[in-house]
Amino acid sequence: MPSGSARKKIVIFIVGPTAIGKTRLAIKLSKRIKGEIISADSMQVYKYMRILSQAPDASGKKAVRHYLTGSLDPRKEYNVALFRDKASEIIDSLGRRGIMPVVVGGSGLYVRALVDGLFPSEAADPGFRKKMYAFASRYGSAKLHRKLSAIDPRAAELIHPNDARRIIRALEIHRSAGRTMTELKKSTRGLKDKYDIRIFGLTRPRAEIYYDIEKRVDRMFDAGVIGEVKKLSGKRLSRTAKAVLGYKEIAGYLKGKCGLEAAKDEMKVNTRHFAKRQLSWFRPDKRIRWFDVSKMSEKKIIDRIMKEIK
RNA sequence: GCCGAGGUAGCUCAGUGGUAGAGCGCUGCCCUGAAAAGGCAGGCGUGGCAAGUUCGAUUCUUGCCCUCGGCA
Repeated sequence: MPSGSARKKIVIFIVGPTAIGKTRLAIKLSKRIKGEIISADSMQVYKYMRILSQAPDASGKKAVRHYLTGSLDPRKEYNVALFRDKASEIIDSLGRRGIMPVVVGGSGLYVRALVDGLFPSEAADPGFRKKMYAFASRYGSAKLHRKLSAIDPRAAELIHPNDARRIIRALEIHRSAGRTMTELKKSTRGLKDKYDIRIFGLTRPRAEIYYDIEKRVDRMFDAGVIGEVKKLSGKRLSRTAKAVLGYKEIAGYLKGKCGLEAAKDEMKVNTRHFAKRQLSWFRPDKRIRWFDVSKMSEKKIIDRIMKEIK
């Protein structure tokens, strides 16, 4: 602990793969420390998607104040920068009120953007992107990649020639900022400069995660996801909202493209893939203190976290 | 019981007289304004079982077992 000058305020993070129990644990922990929850989740922000996004229910939100859940209209886009701006604002204001923020989420990028920062850059330019994607599908993304090599060789090295999305974003940044992504990265600043960041990760053996995912998908159907998707499909969903796991699978079933079981199975597979990607995102981050929920009870994990933040 | 088709990767299936391949799954990785998104890499195998022909059989032959369809 730093002595002398005022101690940095603590911000707690709870991360881990989907279906591991982050939401529940965070609510219990927050109740005990009188903290408030900020959701680092690209889907739980949306309204009318509670089942799909597995957002906390009314009783959970009643027990602990939540931010950035169930509030955004699904016709609106959401993205890391928006999240980062809102979340850091909320954290600052909680800090002023002496309330400990508990950031909960499985979106690795969102967590990193908040903790380590985003480099300053302009927002997306849809017109430019549209043109670039058209170019890529006509001449191949490798051709765009060569363009990127010429202006930002370091970025080109890090981005695969097939990864059109990232190539185009790097070009877009250079076009709007007049400086390269590599250059801009140097001025990245995040929450960690101002706060004492404590990241706790929940995990468990892979087979158990997969089993829980299957059970959870089944429960989502029992809870009425199909009805939720039906209602959503009447709206003009934003591209981001549409990407929620289960939407395209169930919408496909509703359109008669596949049977119910096939839709369910596809949703399970895609959710497994998602969990896998989350794990490989978080794994290399040495700041994360991991707890295996198959070996330790929820209560014990909370006790340990409480001890560590004392 | 007879006729036909077929048994090759976890699944669906290609292919070949010189010990095997694709898609999906699975595993690992990358990731900065779409991230529940996007991208990359890796074959993980008792070729149903047994015998025969052959320098060599997953491939050809025979027998057996099993599956599917049709006829009874």
